[in-house]
Amino acid sequence: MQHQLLLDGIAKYVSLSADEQQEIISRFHYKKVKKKQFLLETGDVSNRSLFVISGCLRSYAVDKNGTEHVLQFAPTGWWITDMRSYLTGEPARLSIDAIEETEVLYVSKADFEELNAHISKFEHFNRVLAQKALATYQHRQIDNTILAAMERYANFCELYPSLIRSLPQKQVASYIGVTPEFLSKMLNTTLVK
Amino acid sequence: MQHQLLLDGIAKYVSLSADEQQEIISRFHYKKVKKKQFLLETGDVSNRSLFVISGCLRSYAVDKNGTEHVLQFAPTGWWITDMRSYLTGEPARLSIDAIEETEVLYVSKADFEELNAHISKFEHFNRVLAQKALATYQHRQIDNTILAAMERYANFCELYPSLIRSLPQKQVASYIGVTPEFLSKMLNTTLVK
DNA sequence: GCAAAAAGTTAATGTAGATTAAGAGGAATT
DNA sequence: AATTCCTCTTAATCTACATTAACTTTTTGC
Repeated sequence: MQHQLLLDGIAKYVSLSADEQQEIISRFHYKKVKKKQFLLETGDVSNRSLFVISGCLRSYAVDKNGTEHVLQFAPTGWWITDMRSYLTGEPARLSIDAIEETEVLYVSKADFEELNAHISKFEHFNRVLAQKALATYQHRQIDNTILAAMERYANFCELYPSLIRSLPQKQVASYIGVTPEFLSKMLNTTLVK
Repeated sequence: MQHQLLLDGIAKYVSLSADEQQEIISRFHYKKVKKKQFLLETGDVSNRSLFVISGCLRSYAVDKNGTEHVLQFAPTGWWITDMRSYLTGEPARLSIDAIEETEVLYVSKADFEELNAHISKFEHFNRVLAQKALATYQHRQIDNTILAAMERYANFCELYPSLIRSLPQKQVASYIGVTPEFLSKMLNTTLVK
């Protein structure tokens, strides 16, 4: 079932009745996108929150030179959105596209708010999820100011062992905040062959 | 009243009954700390979430050279904690201390969870607050990889006009991620006198 | 199965910001 | 009122990483 992974994810934090599960499922919509296809483009309003059921998405911003900088990867079981745009209705600064063929479930903001209002366990889940994500960003911020590029790379490998294998190196470079040239040099200079 | 500012902050998002207000207040404790006094030290478990009612706190981490890196300032009306340690019970990576004499309200994690379980409006408030904070960290992450130091400084001035006046310049330098020497040079070279 | 595009490599050169050091003005503690 | 500490400044030197460019290898689309 398309919605099973979503329900499983929620079930790790709260136990929903069959009715509640049904109500939640009814608000989520399925979409399949091909590699490189966009789910959000800079300047548009992010009116969806996305949950990945297969494949992998990324969010990124573009600097004044046109270089892309990856904020987040979202493999199976992850959530992704431009949170500011989603909350405020401002145009998004991030773009979200597919790294490979990907299946997602999405909720509109209106439906998401209604679910939170109707099902307190769902709101509890989202509160905890947002706090966990917040903790992650707090520590990533610290890591980025304190650690050198090689240590950030090591962190990435530890945190996303599956992605290291499947992702082009230049995407990893973009996430950890260095150029692909520098990452290549770093890996081929540092490691013993 | 000591708790008024807290209730006002919550009231911007949800309207609580007098009973609910009372229940919330009963779980928050008052504490006054002097300049440089700690509210959390690296290695301890962050078992409190802090709300500032006067003065200003900061959270920071220390690198291998002993240099402090500020993650967040919390002036009047702001929340601050080491979210990961608070959620998981792991030892904190952040320290929190007072930049000036400061009054805070704090809740233990157990009380915070009980309040969320009893008062659904409180949990709604916290869900929204966590999502807003998340949006802020997402964009700060992007800013830090895309913008040069001068632009990050300009952002800071816009975002915290009150702090710019009251904070020692080296604290601002630490927040935007440069050395005090470099910030000084940058400001005195760039500006027309 | 082939052409074209994308990804990875190597190396020379460039630069934003760090480090070190030393001095000057301010503010806090006695 | 003096002492101590903290903050800010200036300047020389240093370094992690960026940029540019040219080349090779791998992947993708038709």
